[in-house]
Amino acid sequence: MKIKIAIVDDNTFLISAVKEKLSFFEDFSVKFSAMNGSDLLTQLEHNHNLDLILMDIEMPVLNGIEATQIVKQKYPHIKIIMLTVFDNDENIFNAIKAGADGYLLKEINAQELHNGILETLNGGAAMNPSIALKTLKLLRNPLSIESQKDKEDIKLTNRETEVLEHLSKGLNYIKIAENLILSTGTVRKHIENIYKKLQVHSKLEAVQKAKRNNLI
Amino acid sequence: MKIKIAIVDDNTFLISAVKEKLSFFEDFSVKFSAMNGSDLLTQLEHNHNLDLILMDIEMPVLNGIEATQIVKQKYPHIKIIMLTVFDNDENIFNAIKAGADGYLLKEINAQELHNGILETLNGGAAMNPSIALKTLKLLRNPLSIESQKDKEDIKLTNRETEVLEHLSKGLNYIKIAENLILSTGTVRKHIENIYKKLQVHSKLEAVQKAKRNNLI
DNA sequence: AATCATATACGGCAAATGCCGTATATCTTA
DNA sequence: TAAGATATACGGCATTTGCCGTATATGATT
Repeated sequence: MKIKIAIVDDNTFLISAVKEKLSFFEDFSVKFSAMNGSDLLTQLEHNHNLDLILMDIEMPVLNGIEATQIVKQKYPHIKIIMLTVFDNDENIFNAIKAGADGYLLKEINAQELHNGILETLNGGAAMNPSIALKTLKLLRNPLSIESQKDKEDIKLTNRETEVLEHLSKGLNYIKIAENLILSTGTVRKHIENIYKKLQVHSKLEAVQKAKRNNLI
Repeated sequence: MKIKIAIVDDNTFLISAVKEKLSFFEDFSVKFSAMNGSDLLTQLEHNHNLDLILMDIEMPVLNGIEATQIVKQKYPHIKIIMLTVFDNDENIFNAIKAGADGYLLKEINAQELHNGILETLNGGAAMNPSIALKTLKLLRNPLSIESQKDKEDIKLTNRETEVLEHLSKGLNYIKIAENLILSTGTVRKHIENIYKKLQVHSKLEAVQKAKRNNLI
């Protein structure tokens, strides 16, 4: 028995791309596709004999998060994997709350998509490592789960993030420099830049703002 | 430059098994192993030039969760992947809270362990799908996060608590003194006493410890 | 090839911080 | 009532921190 899959995306080109990826595997059968959440619900009315849905988030009429919530409510047996280009905290958290069983990015290759689907049907959750890390951070910082809306889009470099993590442990310049094998001067410069980006003026404020914005 | 790894497990047979798995890959170098968390900390004192630690949980003297918390505190640059046979919610959640960057099961094969390590060093989180699912569930049910353990019994005076609350907002001595209508000297003395009770040495540490102990 | 972002490093200075005293008034509690 | 805890206040000092420069090397982007 083949695994029955549906694809929901408002971009027909991307639907084709996903179908293409799935076509490599004989154990999959794409039953149908939908242009948005509402369209999906209509089709499910007729036929909900389905194993799994690959769901985009940004869609007109009824978005992927809302659709997921409704589908999970009505047809809990259908697994849902979010398949989207966006990996911002808000989407991830809302998708999980809505009941998604996995969260993958569209850039995924065919083999990994295949694995993710099988793992999900096998009682696991599909997510790539960067998404996994975000869920861990969300778990660590209940604060970051709160008001997601007014979050600014702050971009730190890798090095800055590393330094910030050390800061958050209460380490001073010297210890941070030791751990990262840097001069204290460089560490202090990084911190200076971090302050500017976060618009703060002390270690404490930096750490708090970073946590609220899920940077660490 | 090879990736520098340490293995922590109280079962020497299992250490050998992991080494065996890692030996297939030339980009890895197992720097040392430790029998428990305490042993690990001692060895890190001498050499913390390390990229990643594979950490068991159930160990005598100092278990993997506690060890993770301490290592992450002192050497935040070192990634830690829990590698254990148990995947109960309690362990997973505590490991994440302690700062683990991944959670894998010992039954993992060599190739997947290799991938997980690389993904983790690359800024992702390593976890197998069943663990991933559990983290999703933990995220969905904030209540399940409640169960707390033995917190120390730290007693602050009302005034100290007030000062601590101000501290936690990122205010400096002068602002706190203004708000509480005190001299800065007094505020500083209160903070001194707070530090002694909490056994910390900076504003940041004080706020973090206070939060962990529900003091503010 | 040129520009931009990033990572690295050094120096200086004023302010803030952490830690050590001491001291007094008040309030609890044994 | 006497002892202990608490809140208040002041002075000093070494270190850390926050902020301002400048500068070079590298890698990415255009």
